[in-house]
Formats: sequence, structure tokens, C-alpha cells
Amino acid sequence: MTPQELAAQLARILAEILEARGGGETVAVTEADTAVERPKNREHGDWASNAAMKFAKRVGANPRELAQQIAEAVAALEGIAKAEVAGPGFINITLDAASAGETARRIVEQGEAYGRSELLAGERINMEFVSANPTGPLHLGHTRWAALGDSISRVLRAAGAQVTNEYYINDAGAQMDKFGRSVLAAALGEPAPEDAYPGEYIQELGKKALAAIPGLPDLAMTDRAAALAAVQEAAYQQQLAEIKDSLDRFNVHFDVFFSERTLHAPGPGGEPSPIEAAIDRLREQGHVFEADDAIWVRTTDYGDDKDRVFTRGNGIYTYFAADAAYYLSKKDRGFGEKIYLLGADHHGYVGRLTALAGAAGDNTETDITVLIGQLVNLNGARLSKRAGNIVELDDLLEWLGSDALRYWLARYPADSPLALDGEKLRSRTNDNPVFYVQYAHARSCAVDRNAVAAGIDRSAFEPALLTHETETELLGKLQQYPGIVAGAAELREPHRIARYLEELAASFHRWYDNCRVIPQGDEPAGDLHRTRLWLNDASGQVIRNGLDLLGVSAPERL
RNA sequence: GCCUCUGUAGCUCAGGGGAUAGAGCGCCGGUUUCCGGUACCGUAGGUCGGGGGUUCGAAUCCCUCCAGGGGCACCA
Repeated sequence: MTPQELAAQLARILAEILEARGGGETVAVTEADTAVERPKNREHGDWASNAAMKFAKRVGANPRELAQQIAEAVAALEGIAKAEVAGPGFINITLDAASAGETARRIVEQGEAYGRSELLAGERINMEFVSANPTGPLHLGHTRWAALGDSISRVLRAAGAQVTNEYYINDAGAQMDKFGRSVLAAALGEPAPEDAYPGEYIQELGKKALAAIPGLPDLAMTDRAAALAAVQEAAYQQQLAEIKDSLDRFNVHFDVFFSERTLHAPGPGGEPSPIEAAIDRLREQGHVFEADDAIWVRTTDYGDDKDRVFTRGNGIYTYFAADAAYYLSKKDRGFGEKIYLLGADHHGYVGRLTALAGAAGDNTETDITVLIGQLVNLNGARLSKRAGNIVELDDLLEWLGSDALRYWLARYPADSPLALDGEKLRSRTNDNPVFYVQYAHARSCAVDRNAVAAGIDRSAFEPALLTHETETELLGKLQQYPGIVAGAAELREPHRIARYLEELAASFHRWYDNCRVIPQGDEPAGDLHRTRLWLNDASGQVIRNGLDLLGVSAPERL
């Protein structure tokens, strides 16, 4: 029996009791109200509920007395060994071994599906993250969002949502022009312009542009503007391709790369550009006004701290105007919730983006979510462009590997600042959690291999035999997994998966140390060994499922 | 100045109002001739930044103060 099933039973029982006490008046009780917890103390049973304390006041009852009534009904359920009242009104529930052990078979049978749910079924979610300018390689500053965003997306999908991963390419505007001039100068061997992008990669892009565009030096002499345009475009495509390659190596996959340029471009028949159309739509809604020779949007109507401009004095659209058109594009493409994953250096955007959703006629509570993540540093050094000590994602992948990097970046809440220690990520002992978890998986695979050789198979399953303390503990952990995934999806916190996997791996190692699957010495193989093989395989399966949600591999050997 | 995040063991950090606040590392001490010891077990280590409040119950929610990170563009 899983904790969710237990919670559902509890909710039913509690509702009946409250109805009887209230003279037939129904009281709504949800599974969330009766969610059970794994007590820290083993003497408090397998699962504990505080539902009696929560509801006692509401119905004017004595908590312990109400708990007692619930406990008696729970104890009568099939699969329950005992249910006791403790402390101020906790209900401590112990499953019988067979009921608890049944989980092992269920996990093996469900395989990859174990942990998936329909919690968010029917929801269409747009998940935008990374969105780094295509003017240079991805670096550590982007990696946290890449790892986190992709994992959130995987977790949401596991909860049944339909998610589109989207990367917004800032391929319009001054930064691109600067990028083009930088690469052109590099291609022609000219000194770098005053404000040029620094970095060796500019030289590389210059060489590639020179090779790709025949007669570039001549063209630059006769028509500088044409040469610049050609180089800029070639370098942009090259850089974007390299970014995609890096993300691919990082096991991060986008469904849509959305070009900002398309928002500025008029339609084929001269129709207004998406930006113009967006401004018109917002104007029709009464959110747009003109002042000081500029077009404004009244975001203060939706809680922003100041109104924002759509056009600069020179008539050019601001970045925010493109944001507005982009938001409307997402809305028009049928997405309900739009999630933005931004770095803490962009937290000032939360107010205006949220207001934009409101102005677009969306619900600012449910249709937009802006997740703000704190910044990362590695070995004590902040890795920012400004400081000049960029560490490129490709270098990090080569040094640390995708698995270690993804795992470490995903194992902390987004709002917690993160300090990575490069040596720790490389270590192959249990001070490196990714290794510890992967080792548990590899170990379960080793047991499988040995079981085959020893003639142990899954032809018998007697869950009532799984009575060792470490087996009860391991089964409890395995039962928690679906709830962990659901919670991670609801809260958009994939680090819960990582923390859970570390606990699961610890339970697995402890069990392995105490309970043998392969008989020792002359001991004959029995149903206990065969049943334990199910438990071993179930553990490996859950670790595999969990690591997949983090985009981390589960090798069979290390 | 305003907004925002953070403050928990020596270090890096978990902890969705519940029972005696946890993990890893580090320190000290142990363990199975045999399924991978890359593991497991144990000891020590805490004014949960300070102070108020809400609650039967607060590391958790609210207020305030202190300290640190980030942000406050007709830039992108």
C-alpha cells in the first residue's frame, strides 16, 4: 500500500466520522488533508497522520478522542498491522509485511511508469529557459538554468503535463550588431573595435566566416555594409549551432528555438509585425498610452512599480515590446501556464512580465510563473563575463562530465545560492552524491548479474518474508517515490528528486549490507532470496526513473 | 533609499505548521574469509542570525532589527 492510497482511505474514513458526528452534515476532506508522513522515529510506525489534530478544532472535538476513532477504523483495513494514537493526537500506522512488500512487485511490473501520474494532465505548459544571446558560447552562468529548466520540464511531464521547452534567441538589436562588427574585424585581421566582444572564440568565428564567404576581403572594400551583414549572419548561425551542440551534450533538449527577429518582421503582404500587432491589441484593451514622444504600457495597473515604454525616442522598439509580442505568441499558441526561468540578476523583470500577462487578459496567478534562481560560483570564483573568467559549458563538460554537473546543479533549490567544488564533483566516493546514487544503481545491476549466475530468479514472490528492519525501511522509501515526484512537479522543485534518491540509495546500501539476495556458502536458494531479487530490481528501477528526471544516466557498471 | 533572495553542526547544505531539528564531508572509534569495502555501523558536535507576534504546536507563517548576495534603463 502506498502512502497516497493510505491517505485516500484516511480521507474517506475521516469524512464518514465527521459526517456522523455532525448529524449528517458533510465535511469535505481531501487527500491533502490526510497526507501521511514517514515518521522519523521507527517506533512511530510506518506512516503517521496528524489529520485528527487538524480537524479536531474545526468540529469541536478532543483531538486524541477523534484520533482514536479514526485509528480503530484504520486498523480494520486490509493490509494494516496496527494503528495507534500517540502524543497529542498522531495516528501511527504500521502496514503488515505482505502489504508493504507488494510494492516491490508493483514497481517491477510498472517499470518506467512507476512514479508517473495524471496530476497535471491536460495542462499545456510553456517552459522558457536559458535563452542566452547567440553572441558567444554558453558558460557556467547558463548551466544552472539549463539543468534546472530541463529537469523541471521532465518532472512536469512525469506528472502528466504537456510541456514545450523553449529557447528565446535574442537575435535582433544592438548586441547582434556589436557581435557582427567584432567577428568581421577578426575575419579581416583588423584591430578589434572599441566595444568589441572579447574572447578567443571571436577569432575562431572570424576564421570560419572568412572560409565560408568567398571574396569577403574584396566585398569589405567595395561594400562594407554587405560584408558586415554576411559575416554577422554566418557567425550567428555558427554560434547558434554550437550552442545547440553544447546543450545536446548536456542532455538538454529544446522543442522550439524562437527568433526575436520574427517579432520585428512585417508579414509577407506588408502586414504589421507581431510587435506592432501586439501593441495594437494591448491598445484596444486600453493599456497603451503615449507620452514624451514614446508609446507606453500601463503595467502599474497590474502591480508593476512603474509603467514601461515600448518605443524609444528614436522610434525603435524596446526589448520589452518584443517581450510583449512574444508573450502573446505563447498565449496564441495555446499555452496555459507560461514559465520563465530567470537568473537573480533579472529579478526586476518579474513585476513587468507578470503585468504583461495581466494586460494580455491572462490570470496573473495561474497563467504565468517567473522562477528566479540564485547565481552559481565554482571553486569560490564567481564566473561572470564581466570578471573575464568565463568557464564555458563545453570545458565544464569535459572536466566534470554531464552527469556530475547536471546532478549538482539540480540538487539545490533554485533560490539557494550555489557554490560548486570542482574536485568534489569529480570524486568517486560517497561525498559525491551523484556517484553514491549511481553506485547504488550499478550495485543493483551487479546483484542481478550474480543472481542469474547463482540460479536465483523472480519465479517466486512472498512479500510477507520481507521483514528485516532494512527491508521495511527500503520498502517505505520506494513507496514514497510517486509522492516525491508529484511534490516536485507541483512546486517546480526537482532538487527534491535528488535528495530523495540520496536517501533511497542509503536505504539500499544498508539493505544490501544486511540482506543477501545470493545465498551464502552452502545455504540453499529459497523464496526469500527470490523475493529479495524483486526488491533489488525495484530499487534499481526507481533509482533509474529518478535519475532520468534529472537528466542523469544510470550506468549498469561504474 | 526601494525591491528581492539568503542566514540551520567546524565545512557544503536538506528540512511543504507537527513528536527527540537531519544528511554528506571532516574528527574519533568500529564491521561481514563469500552478492562490488567506491559500502556499512557508532561517538562527539546546535541560543535554527537577534528580538517580538500568530498557533494546542514555529527552523517553517507575520512584523522588526542585524549581516551578506542580486537588482532598481526610452540597455539587450
